[in-house]
Amino acid sequence: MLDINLIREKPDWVIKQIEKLGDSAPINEILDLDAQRRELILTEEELRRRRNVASKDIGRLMGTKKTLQKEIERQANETAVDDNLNALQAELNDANAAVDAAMKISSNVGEEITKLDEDRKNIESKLRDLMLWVPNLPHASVPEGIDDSFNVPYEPKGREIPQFDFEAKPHWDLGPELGIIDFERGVKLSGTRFYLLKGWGARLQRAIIQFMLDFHGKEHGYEEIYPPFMVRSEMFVGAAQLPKFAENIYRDAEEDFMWLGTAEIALTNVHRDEILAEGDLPLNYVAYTPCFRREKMSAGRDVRGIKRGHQFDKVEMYKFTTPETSYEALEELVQHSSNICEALELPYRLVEMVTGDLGFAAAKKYDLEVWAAGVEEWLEVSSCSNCESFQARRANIRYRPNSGGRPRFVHTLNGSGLALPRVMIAIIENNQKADGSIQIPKVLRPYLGNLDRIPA
RNA sequence: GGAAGGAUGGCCGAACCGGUAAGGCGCUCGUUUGCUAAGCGAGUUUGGGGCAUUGCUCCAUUGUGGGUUCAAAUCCCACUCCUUCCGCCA
Repeated sequence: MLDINLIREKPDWVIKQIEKLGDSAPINEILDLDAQRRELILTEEELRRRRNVASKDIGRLMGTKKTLQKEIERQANETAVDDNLNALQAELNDANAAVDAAMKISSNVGEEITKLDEDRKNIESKLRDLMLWVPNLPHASVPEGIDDSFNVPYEPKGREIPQFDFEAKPHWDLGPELGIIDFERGVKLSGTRFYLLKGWGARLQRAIIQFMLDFHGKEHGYEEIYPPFMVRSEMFVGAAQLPKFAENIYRDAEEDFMWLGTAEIALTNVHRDEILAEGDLPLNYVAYTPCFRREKMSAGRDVRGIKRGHQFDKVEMYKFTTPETSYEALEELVQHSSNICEALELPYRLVEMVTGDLGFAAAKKYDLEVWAAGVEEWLEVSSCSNCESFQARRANIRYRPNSGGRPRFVHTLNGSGLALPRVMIAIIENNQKADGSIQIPKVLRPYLGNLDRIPA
C-alpha cells in the first residue's frame, strides 16, 4: 500500500509514476474519499468531545445526588432543621434537572455520532479497497519500458554455455528415459501440469533444496524458517497477493486457509503487527516451501515439461531492513542468488526489470535466468525485489529507530534462491552425456551419497 | 469434536453488581547527595485529526467485531487466540 500522505501531497507525480508501470489507479477518487473522511472526522470528533464533557458532568452530578439523598434521609429521621431540609431538597431537584438535561444532550449528540460513524466507516472501507489495488511505485533507478521486451539482460556469467557433439535432448525426453520424471502418472493423479519425480530425480531435487538451505545459512547468514504452507487470507493481503491475484490462489473450501504460492507470503507476515528494534535489523530468513499456483493467468503457456506446474518447490530468501539500507540489501540478495548458480555450475544472467515489468509490489526488481541446453532457452529461476514499505504498510511491520521517536515501516525484500524445477531442468539438460547419463555438479554429490552421475 | 478458565501499556498486575484505566518493575529526562549506587520529581502504548512548525490540542485505543445504555475494561452476543481436562490421532 502507498502512503496516503504521498498521494495527498503529490497526486500528479504519483499518477505519472503509475503510468510508467503501464498501469492506472483511481487517484482522484482516492483523494476525494480522503478529503471526505477527514471532514467527517473533524465534525465527529468535536461531537465526541462534547459528549465526553456531558458524560463527565453526569458522573459528577450522580455523585452529588447520592450524597444529597443520603443527607436528606439522615435529616428526615431527625426533627427540626426544616429549613435546611428544604434547601437540600431544592438542591437535589436542581441536580436531577441538570442530569436530565445533560443526558438529553448526550443522547442527541450520540445519535449524530452513530450516523457519522457509519458514514465514516463506509468511506474508510471504500478508501482501503481502492488503496489495496494501487501498485507500488518504481524506484528512480528503474529503466523505463512498457513491457518485458525492454528488460535489460546483463552479460551471462558462470559456466560457459555448453556445446555438444551430439543432439542435446530436452528434459521431457531425458527425464522419462532415465526414469527420474514420470509425466503420465503425475497426470493420472492430478491432471495436467503435474508430474512425479522418481528415484534419482526425487533425490536430486531434495539434494538441491538441502544444498541451497545450507549454503544460504552457512555462507550468507540467513536463518532458516519452516513456515506453515497454508495461511489465512489476511496474510495474502499483507504480502500484496490479494485482492489482485485472487484467481491464482488455491484455497480451502471450509476454512480461511490459502495455500502459499510462494514462501514470501508466509515470511512477509512473520513479523506482522510487530514493532522491531532497529538493532534487530536486518533480519534475513530463508525458507524452503512447496508453492501452489493455479496458473490461470498463464493458461496454455509452457504446458510441456516441468517448467510451469501447479505445484513446485522453491527456496526463498527474505529480508527486513531499514529504509536507508534496502537497496544495498537488494544487491546482496542478487549476489546470494547468483552464488547458488555459480556453485551449481550453471550459465546464468541477470536481467534488470523495466518499469512495465515490475509487477504489483516491487519498487525495483532483478530476475536471474539460467541457460537450459535442451529446451535452448533462458529460464527464470529467481526474482529479487525490493518492495520498500509497500508490504510493510499492509502487514503493519514497523521498527523503532535507535534515536527513539515514532515507529517507522521497515522495507521488505524477497528473492528466490532458487526455484527448483527450472534448476532441475538446467542441471539435467546441461550436464547430459552422449550415453544419456547426467553428470552431478560437485557441490551436490555429498547430498547424493557421492554419486557423480545419474546412470543411463 | 466436548467442557472449563482466561486475554488490560515494554513486562507484572488492580479495577469487573456501569460514571471514563490503581500500583509496581523497566526505560527516558531533570534534580540532589561525602563513596560501585540510591533518593526525589516529571515523563513513558499505538493510531488518527486539527493548528502550528518542531511543540500544543483533540479523538480513538482494556484480544477482534457487534449490541444494550445518556455513559461499557465492566453487562449481552458472535468470533479469534491462549491454558487445562476429555475424546481422536502421525
